[in-house]
Amino acid sequence: MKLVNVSAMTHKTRSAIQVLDRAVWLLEAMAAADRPLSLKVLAADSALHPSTAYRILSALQCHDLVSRDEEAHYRLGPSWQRLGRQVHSQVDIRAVAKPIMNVLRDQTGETVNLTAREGDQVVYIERAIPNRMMRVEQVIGSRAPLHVTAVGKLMLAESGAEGCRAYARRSGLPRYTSNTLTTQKGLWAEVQRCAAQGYARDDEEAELGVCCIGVLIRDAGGEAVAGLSVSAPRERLRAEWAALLQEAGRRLSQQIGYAG
Amino acid sequence: MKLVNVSAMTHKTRSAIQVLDRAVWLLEAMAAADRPLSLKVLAADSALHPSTAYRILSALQCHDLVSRDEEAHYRLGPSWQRLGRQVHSQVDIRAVAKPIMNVLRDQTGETVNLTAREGDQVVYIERAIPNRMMRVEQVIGSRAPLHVTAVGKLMLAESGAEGCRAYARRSGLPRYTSNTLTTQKGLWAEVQRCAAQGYARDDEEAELGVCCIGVLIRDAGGEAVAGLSVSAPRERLRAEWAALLQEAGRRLSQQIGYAG
DNA sequence: AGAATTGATTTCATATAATGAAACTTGTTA
DNA sequence: TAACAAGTTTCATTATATGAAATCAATTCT
Repeated sequence: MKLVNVSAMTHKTRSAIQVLDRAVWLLEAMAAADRPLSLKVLAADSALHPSTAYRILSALQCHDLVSRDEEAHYRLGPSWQRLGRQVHSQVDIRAVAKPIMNVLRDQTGETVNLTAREGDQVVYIERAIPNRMMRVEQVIGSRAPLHVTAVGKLMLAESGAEGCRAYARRSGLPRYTSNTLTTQKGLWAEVQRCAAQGYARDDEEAELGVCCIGVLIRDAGGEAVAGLSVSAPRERLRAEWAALLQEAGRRLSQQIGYAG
Repeated sequence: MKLVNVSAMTHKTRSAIQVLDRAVWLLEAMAAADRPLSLKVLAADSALHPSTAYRILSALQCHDLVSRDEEAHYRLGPSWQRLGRQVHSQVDIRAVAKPIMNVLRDQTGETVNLTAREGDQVVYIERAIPNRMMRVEQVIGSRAPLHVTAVGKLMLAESGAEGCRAYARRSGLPRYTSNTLTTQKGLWAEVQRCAAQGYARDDEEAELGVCCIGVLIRDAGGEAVAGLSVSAPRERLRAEWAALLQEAGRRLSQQIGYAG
């Protein structure tokens, strides 16, 4: 048995189990194409012997991971639907977000936070901290009211005018700094503005000297499941970061299944 | 090396490639559970040696088919999202529908059709025909106007009052039998009624003596991509079949990714 | 604190199970 | 009708996945 030239497939991920690698190559090849592919093409694309490709594809077919139409063209099978739906509720946003957050931290040099809404608060569930003397730092697990955080304001936009009004009534919109929005009307106006522009800023609304830019993360159902934000001392915050954040947020949303 | 007792795993699908089977068992085990599972549990559930399970899971992890949280608990990975989205546009409704249609034909003893909208017509794309002397039969590829078929009426409901009105204007609602709906207003009323009850009937509206019950098939995006229907001579059509059809339609929609 | 238990990982000799070549089928082209 | 092309099956060969056992890490118990 001759080993396939390794240099020819350096771009493909390799693990400890050959067949699995090869099976994945075939699956990836099918996913990359937007139409069913013949055995020949599939084998060539994956640098596999047709015989081998055939055996693997047949095995995958047994498990509905691939299906074949009458002309023996292969496509991804229904199992991907079935299992994919399971994943949805299971993906660990924190794990997926971590690398993206690290990049963002290195680009900005500031603290990056991942938050989730919990009742009338946002909870800090993950963070990436820069190596600097002065930095903004939140403890994982700590909370903050919705109306004084960038992500919180975007979350309020999600619950609509009615939800926002209800929140204002329940919480009483307590003042944290001179910049805190404390009127139901003013809050809703700001919240709508944030939602429209796709990101929110918190200008010393929670703590004097601390600013923040945040975006929402959406799951496959379009639901806002988390928020991603950069926090920095006022003088260091750059408006340009909004674009970086929006891009990062988009990527993260996609990775957890958001289509739009 | 001792082979695992075969009788103990007869319920699991087996193919020509052992590792692939085992990998799928592990994936299924993870999908079946609604929370991340430990290696031990996963190995036990799949009747695999922990060592083997570990190696396979590690390999799958390389390809993002599984991910592990910090406590070494395994869950399905982000690749399922990514590839699952690809599938969506690729599933071959005809192939998935065929077995369901066969069951339906056997339950009713009548012809079952799968149709798709194409412009202002429905096209017959697949069928299951009973073995009887007299039966309703459509040629695959043949067409019929929307307003004289059960599925067509449901499709019209999808395009809304405006779309329905536009269709009426374009087509002129030609009369096929004395039962054909030929007024824009009457059609829209019927169409709404059908949509509301979840299925439609065609009572000799296309051809005297021929009746039909139809439902819609939806894809992952909730879009109506096809119709499923039973056609029979008037005296043989049973109203109870509506429930059968609705159930079958639901199953088919789910299989091609519809969540609701 | 130290021992003992449990589970996750790594190592390694072994033989199973995946492999590629070649033969065989089937359907299409010249 | 023959030559061809693509898919499928067979089969001898050995590379490859395997399970036992050893190691490592983290808890729990005494």
